Amino acid sequence: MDKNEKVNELARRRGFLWPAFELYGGAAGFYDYGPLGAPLKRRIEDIWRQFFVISEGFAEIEAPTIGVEGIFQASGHLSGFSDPLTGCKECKEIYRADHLIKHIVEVPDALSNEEIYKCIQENEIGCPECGGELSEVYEFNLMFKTMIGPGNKMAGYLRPETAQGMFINFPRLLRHFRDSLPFAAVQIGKSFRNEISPRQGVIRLREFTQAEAEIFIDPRDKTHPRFDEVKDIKMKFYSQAAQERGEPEEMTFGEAVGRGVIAHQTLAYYIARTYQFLLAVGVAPDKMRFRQHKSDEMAHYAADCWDAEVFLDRLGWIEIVGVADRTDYDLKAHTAQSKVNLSVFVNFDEPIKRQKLVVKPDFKALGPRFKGKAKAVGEALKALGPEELKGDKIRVMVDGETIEIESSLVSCESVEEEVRGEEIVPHVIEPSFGIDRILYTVLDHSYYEDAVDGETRAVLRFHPAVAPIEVAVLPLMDREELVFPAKKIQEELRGLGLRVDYDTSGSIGRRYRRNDEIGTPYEVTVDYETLEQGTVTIRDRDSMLQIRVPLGQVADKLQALLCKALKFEEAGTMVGPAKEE
RNA sequence: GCGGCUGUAGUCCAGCGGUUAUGACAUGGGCUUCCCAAGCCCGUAACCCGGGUUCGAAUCCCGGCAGCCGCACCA
Repeated sequence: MDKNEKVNELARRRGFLWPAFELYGGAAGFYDYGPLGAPLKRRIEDIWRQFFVISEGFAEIEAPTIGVEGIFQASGHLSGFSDPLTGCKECKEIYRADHLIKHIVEVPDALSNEEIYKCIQENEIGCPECGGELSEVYEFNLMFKTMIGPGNKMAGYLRPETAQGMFINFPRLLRHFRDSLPFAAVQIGKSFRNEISPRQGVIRLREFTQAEAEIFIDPRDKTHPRFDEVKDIKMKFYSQAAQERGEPEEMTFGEAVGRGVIAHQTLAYYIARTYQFLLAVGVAPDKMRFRQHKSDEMAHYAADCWDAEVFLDRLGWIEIVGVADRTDYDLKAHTAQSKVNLSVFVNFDEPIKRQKLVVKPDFKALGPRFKGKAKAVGEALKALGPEELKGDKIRVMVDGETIEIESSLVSCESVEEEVRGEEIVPHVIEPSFGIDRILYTVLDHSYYEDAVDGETRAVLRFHPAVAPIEVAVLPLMDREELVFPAKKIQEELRGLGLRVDYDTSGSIGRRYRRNDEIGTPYEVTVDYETLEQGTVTIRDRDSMLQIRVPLGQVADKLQALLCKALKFEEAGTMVGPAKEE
């Protein structure tokens, strides 16, 4: 069994990840988070909130998971996400139908599936592999489609990313942030993609959780006020150039921006924050790198894009986070689709005075002469520059027709106006996290095996901040005199909000192993000395060392240990290794 | 979607046409002043689903579903 299998098996057996719908035969690409997986996920999300909501002052929102058609027309998911496919009836090979007629039709995208199929038949196009007959053209859309309300009037789609929820709320978010840049909104939630063949467990799901931030900034200033805080952090950068050499390059974020490896400070800052977040949840630093998208894999609108990649045994380097400068692409796309202006009015430092030519067509004369066209003629006149307005006759083009107008019918004057600012479409910096992949990475990178007395011990070395169980309270034996004080400790710890497990089954050693396997950082054991001396032992998962602590101090010491305010060896009196007793 | 391999308790596996379906680990109960998966006793627990062949199917055949590996896909 390789490590990947061991981790998957442990995750299933211990209640982290379960294949969904097992009772009914299952469905690929869906997973349940079990009793330990759900809290692990929740705690990872909470740390993300700490980084990207609380620390940055971003706004968390929650938009519907179903979206209406317009959103995905604007985002490009409706056309870009949906491919016409055809298959060879002989060899069963699948092809993009539109690609097969590229040399015949200039814009195959404009054709319906029926038209593409007709074109294939008329031109007697066969299978490129074996020459066999091709099947009818069918649509495969990666978005799940549904109907909103009765009848088939309104189509709905399960969102393929959470990002659009932030973009389409731009006007209200802007108002919430009192009409000024920069600001940002985030969402943690489910997204859906009807993958053709999802595999590799939780790495490619049909329903998955994303945490995305959309940071709206002024495109003219991409520096970041907190960049100093991260500029000295070192990181492995796998830039476009480094990829050509085949070797990532280690440098500080300051250097990376200075040398133009990363496009600008703001992007670099959020890459650095991403790095800190991944470390905080337990991704191993030596199995992590940031890889820049190559120019051909970058979306055409993106100015720069970096993926956080982690190394997983058997799967290799896997993308878990993308940090992109999406420029003004999304807001402009939604403006075009919705006809709503999505820009910010930004004041100049100083109001600017400038001369402006005001053209006033004489509509009293133009109206009767041009009737219905009068408005269009007037608009055309207003758009003219000073040069074109000179002379006795003024020429304008309206609907492809040249029209001559006497200059007496147009008055124009130069006015001084004061301009206080300008309309700006913000650029968007987007860190986008795949929570399920991160959770799997945390499992994989936390998994260790030691040998104890020739036996293999499996341990999940979770950071205390993500551990689904923080403390296990264990009476040495299942006897009333030990059970009673143990239950009191459990109650006290739960009262403080700690995630506590209580277990009396089997031998003490077995319970330690069980807790090692689910990553419980500390165990409190009540033994006969507790009754005589009023102390209990606390065991450290990673070192398997134990200390004795007076009953009254257990809660305080545990809390300090869990937030790493106290070193284990200094938290109590060391107990000799159990073997020597 | 295509091709190859696979599917038996929670886990790993035996059984390869007729068995009360083997075993280990895990798990529940009991005994044992038991600190790193100790021991003893007793229990719970499975043939992926649906068809077919056969007197009889976990076993053979077909289809579905799921997993793994390749191919394709991965906005």
